Amino acid sequence: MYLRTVNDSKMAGRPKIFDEKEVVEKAVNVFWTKGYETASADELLEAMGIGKGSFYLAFKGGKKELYEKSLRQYANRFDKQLLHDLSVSEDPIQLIRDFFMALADDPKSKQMKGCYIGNALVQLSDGDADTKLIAAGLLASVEGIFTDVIRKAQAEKRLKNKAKPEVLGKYLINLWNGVNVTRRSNPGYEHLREVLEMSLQVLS
Amino acid sequence: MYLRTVNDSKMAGRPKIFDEKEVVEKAVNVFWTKGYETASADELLEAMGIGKGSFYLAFKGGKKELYEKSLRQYANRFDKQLLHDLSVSEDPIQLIRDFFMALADDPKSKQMKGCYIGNALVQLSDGDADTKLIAAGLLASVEGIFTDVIRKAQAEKRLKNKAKPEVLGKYLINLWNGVNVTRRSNPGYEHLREVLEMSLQVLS
DNA sequence: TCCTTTTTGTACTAATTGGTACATAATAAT
DNA sequence: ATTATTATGTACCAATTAGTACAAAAAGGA
Repeated sequence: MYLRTVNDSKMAGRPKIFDEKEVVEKAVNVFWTKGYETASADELLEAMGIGKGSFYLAFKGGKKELYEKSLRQYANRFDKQLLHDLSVSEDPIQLIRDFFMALADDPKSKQMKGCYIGNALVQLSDGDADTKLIAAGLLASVEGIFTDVIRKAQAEKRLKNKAKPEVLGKYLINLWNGVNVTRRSNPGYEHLREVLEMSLQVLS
Repeated sequence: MYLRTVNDSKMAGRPKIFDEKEVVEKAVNVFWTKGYETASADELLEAMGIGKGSFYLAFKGGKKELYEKSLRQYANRFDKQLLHDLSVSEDPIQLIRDFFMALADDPKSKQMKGCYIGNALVQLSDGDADTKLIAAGLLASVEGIFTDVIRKAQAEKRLKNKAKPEVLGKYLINLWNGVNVTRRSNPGYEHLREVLEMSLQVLS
């Protein structure tokens, strides 16, 4: 026995007018710009293009379930993209350097929004400890990817720095978190690039 | 002509039963643990120990004015303390190092709360752009203190690193922002100390 | 066609939100 | 004592919140 989550053509009953992944993606946009608490259910439904009936049938957990699914969906897409880029890269360490340096080139609108997952950590109150834990796990996943790249590069002597890969991985996630807060206060600040270059000295 | 904001003994009328700075300080605690949106007016008044009548008379701008005042009051106290500690220190650079390393020793409860000012940057939605700007300014003030210390230490040859003081100042604020997010996801993580040591290598 | 199943849209609700109105209390000045 | 002034506590309110109830719609299968 398994749960049918989508409306395949052989299923009886009125057909769904929306694709779950697609509407979750639209919810990401609302949550990202407005924050979890500030994004109202009406606003989300409006953006998702569905009514309350459909929504509360598909997302029994309401707003919270939608948010958690949006976190996971966003992070999974992010991880997959990063892993793919790394897999086809000649120089994974350089790719990570470029990845961070690109933060300085983002448009102001993106600079103001921060990291979708990191925002959850800071915006959720103690009452949503479980959701916070999910976000923490998703960030840890990215950290793990960094750590693996570093461990491999050290083994291949492509990275001089001999610090523990776990520490370097956490250092990078910490840098990520920092930049995504710092950018908000002064988007496009000219010194950001130099700060990033200084911070990435450890990757050599 | 000037505005009288406090109830000095020569003023007519019923005397205030509270001190504004004190109740703002209590509001800081609520905002810090619950976040701006999630902290309800009732909850704040309860913690402040005053009724609605008194509150909306003293804080005409309501919850928002209270929050902005709490940000400024917190930051001013922080700045004063830091400047004082620096003024009596034999080795200001070492003081900054200790300041950051102390982040790893905070109790779990404090680790989870983040930076009071940084939280504002991440928690406020676009509708509160003005308040966000205030928070950005307060962080910039701390950054300025760091920058001055670094500039002076370089001039006195007590700091080998010859990078621009402005860049190092922003580097440190960025480190601060990062740690205050990272800690939330894994308070007391054993690698945090090593990450801090790695990050503070630039201060030598 | 008629029954079953699933989705949809709308009307509704109970609770909470930040904020206001206003009568009363407590003080200083006259 | 009376008046002017300021602060307080309480009752109230309009708007918004997330969420529910339910009848109608749209499909497949018999």
